[in-house]
Amino acid sequence: MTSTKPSRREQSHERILDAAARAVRRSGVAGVGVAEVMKEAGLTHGGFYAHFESRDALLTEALEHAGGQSIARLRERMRVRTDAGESPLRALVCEYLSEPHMEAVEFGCPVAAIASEMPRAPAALLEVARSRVRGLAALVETALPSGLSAGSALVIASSLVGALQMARVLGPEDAGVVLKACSEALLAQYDRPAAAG
Amino acid sequence: MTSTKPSRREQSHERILDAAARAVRRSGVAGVGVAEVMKEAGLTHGGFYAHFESRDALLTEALEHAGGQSIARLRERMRVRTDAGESPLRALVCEYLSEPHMEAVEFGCPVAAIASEMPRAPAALLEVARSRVRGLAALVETALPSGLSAGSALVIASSLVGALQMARVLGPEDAGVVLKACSEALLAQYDRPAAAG
DNA sequence: TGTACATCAGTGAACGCGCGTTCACTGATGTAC
DNA sequence: TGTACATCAGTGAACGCGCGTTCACTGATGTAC
Repeated sequence: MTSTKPSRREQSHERILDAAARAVRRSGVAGVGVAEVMKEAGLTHGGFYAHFESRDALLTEALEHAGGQSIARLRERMRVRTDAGESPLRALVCEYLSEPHMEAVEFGCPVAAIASEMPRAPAALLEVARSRVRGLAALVETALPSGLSAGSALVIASSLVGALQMARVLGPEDAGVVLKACSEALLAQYDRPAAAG
Repeated sequence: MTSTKPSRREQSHERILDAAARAVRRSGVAGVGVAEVMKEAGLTHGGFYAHFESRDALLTEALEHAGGQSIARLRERMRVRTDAGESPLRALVCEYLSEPHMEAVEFGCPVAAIASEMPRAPAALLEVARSRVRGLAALVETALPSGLSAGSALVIASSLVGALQMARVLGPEDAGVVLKACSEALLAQYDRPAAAG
């Protein structure tokens, strides 16, 4: 066993990272403040540099963390749907373009949350951003009907991201329509006529 | 004739707005600085408040301005292509998802440039953001083959935005592939078998 | 056309605030005996 | 098990910088005669 009980320090580190992963999705890269993150982690800002080298270093780790969380969350929820008979792709699309995902910015896909800021990010953060995009595409690939190429995965991923962003911009009144229309369009093109439903 | 020669003041105002419209696409909402914009307009920062009530007011006007510029630019370039025999939709998709558009962030579509920041913007800016999204969808609608509903316009718009963002994140090496794959997918689904080409 | 004056756009110094970062100190954890 | 001490995580005051905003002043534009 390598996993013993986490030390006080490790627990704090984790709480800071968690808070930052939420903050970066809620407020964007530029909107993350060290003091605010520390407060949300139940600490004071002074202790921050015992845990991270800089704000930038935090952001880099936080984006990685957010990506992992988000993909795990999506996988779980897809599982519930596939267990109920949906195709993997339908499960993914419906989950990604759901109102709960749209509303839960803090726990949702970080690519959708900060995509347009990514190209402006410092090198290290940009590198993580790219890996998160590839991670999302990889998840889509696992849900692809056989016969579809990996290229389609990126196409679908970018449509998902764009659609979620548009829904969020247009706001509550119009979001539902957008999410529905985009889901249907994607499924019509990529989901093979399902056996069930 | 209501249009006489613009006054010195009006010329400055226009230069500031132009600089801001470029800055907001290059640097994002949070990245626009009053001093930098004024410098780019060939002025010093002190004079700013004779032209705009606040930084926020500038951003709001700048986004509107950027949207108008971008749509005008797209229309022009689409015209070149349709004159050469391409279908309107193909012209739009190929232009929007072109490498020149991807590279020219400062003059490109502001929706793609700041989409993920939009939901966090102050009310007035968010309202303009929404109208820019609708403006893009309206442009798509004008390019839609007959028989396709207005709903498809929003779906296509969101795919365009998502694809351009993904290409920009992934960077020069992978961008070409992404743009090409996304264009083809969109045209395969929405462009009716063209008479020409 | 030329001079005197009023108006107005733009300048640059200064202010205040927020935020990333540093650091001397405190209080808690855990080890030695 | 209990006490004495060393280590270490966290505190909070302070620093410096960048940036939005203000304002007294300057120099240019344009009107009156």
